[in-house]
Amino acid sequence: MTTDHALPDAAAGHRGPADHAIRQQIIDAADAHFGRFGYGKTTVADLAKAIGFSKAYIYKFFDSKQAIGEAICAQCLEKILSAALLSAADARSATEKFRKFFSTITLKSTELLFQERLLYDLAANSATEQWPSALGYLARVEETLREIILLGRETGEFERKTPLDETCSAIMLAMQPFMHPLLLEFNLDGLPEAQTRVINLILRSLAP
Amino acid sequence: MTTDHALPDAAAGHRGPADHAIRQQIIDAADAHFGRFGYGKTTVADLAKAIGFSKAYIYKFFDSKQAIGEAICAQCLEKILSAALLSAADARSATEKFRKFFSTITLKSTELLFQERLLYDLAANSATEQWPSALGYLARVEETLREIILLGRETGEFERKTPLDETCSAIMLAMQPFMHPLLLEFNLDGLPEAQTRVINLILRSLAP
DNA sequence: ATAGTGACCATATGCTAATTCGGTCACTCG
DNA sequence: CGAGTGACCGAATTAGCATATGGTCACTAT
Repeated sequence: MTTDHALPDAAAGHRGPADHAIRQQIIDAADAHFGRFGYGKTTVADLAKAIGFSKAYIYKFFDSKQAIGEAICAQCLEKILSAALLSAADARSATEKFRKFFSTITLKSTELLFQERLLYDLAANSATEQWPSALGYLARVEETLREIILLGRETGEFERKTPLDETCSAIMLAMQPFMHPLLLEFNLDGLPEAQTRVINLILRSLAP
Repeated sequence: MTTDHALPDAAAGHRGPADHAIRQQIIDAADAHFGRFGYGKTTVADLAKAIGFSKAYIYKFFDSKQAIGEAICAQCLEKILSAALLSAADARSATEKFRKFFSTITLKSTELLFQERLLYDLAANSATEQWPSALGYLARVEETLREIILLGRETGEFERKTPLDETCSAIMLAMQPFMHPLLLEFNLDGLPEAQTRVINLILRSLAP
């Protein structure tokens, strides 16, 4: 039951048939290996052996090892994002959606940090190196944020004077300490109170 | 005994007479060498040679090479902070003080980044490794922020309901993208508009 | 007692050679 | 023609070692 709504350039770095024959096997093997041994310590020969084919065959499906890393990273980020979307979905007000959306992002990110440290490192690397997977993720977060704010403006919860783009980009920046993997790790102590405080500050700013 | 709360001591890592001509010579030499060759590429033997004494003598004044690095770092951060304090001083309203204080911090930080890249790297390292020099700097920034907010509350510019500590720590976090050296470098594009947007957001939040 | 140091040690750093690894291509096989 | 691969190449990584470096201490000279 994969949601195939608006996959934004998730296929960057892909080659050959987009359909899921061998490609999914590669991704599964990469997920397992990157999670157990780390991105740097697994070779594409390892992945090839895991799926029972030769190394060269991997490159019929992916441009590079980094492309595989991006796919895994995108998968992790997708899990975080979909959990956040789900959490925000069953909130009544825009305010509550806002709170749940961002606190779920942070919650799931810290879960990844503690439970899948090596995958977290991959995501952190993706963020600092501005890989497409991370950029796409941030773009989708901002898009969701925009929808929540628009909703809040319609329902009268939020003020309407400030240009929407300005509000969105400012919030994205202010929330960076809890979204950017490197900063999140840095700000672990004090969670979740610290995040609640920033969210409160932002919501006060959004008040009409 | 020392202070009961763990405020980082500016003289941490110092040895021997606190006020000594040789200490200042060491700091001057370190400032020059770290700025020209970088912290990693200058040896304490280099500093010793620069001031005309033996390497061992350096250790009569500093615990370690890192302690010297912290002193230089503290000096850089002090320059930034004092410029920001000066800029905020001749502002009439708390709102204006807030704007000038933080935009000067960012301005001076980026100046350091472009003009003294090697010293900036030292400061960045200090921040990520949470050296006392960086912690003390952040503590002083937050202290100044608290004073500005208190002023604004007295003059009626800012709201008074939210607990002061909560407001301060939330603002410190929200401004991290423009204060933390690693994030600042990451967010260089879009400055200064991006910062203005976040400052606007925060000021809207502070409105009564 | 104070100012200052050479000799010394353990660890970190730089360097070179050997190996591994990412990536490609001509090629086979069915 | 398409699925699949062994052999190959240059760049990157590792291993091992020589050297440099951070840091200490007993010591001298004043």
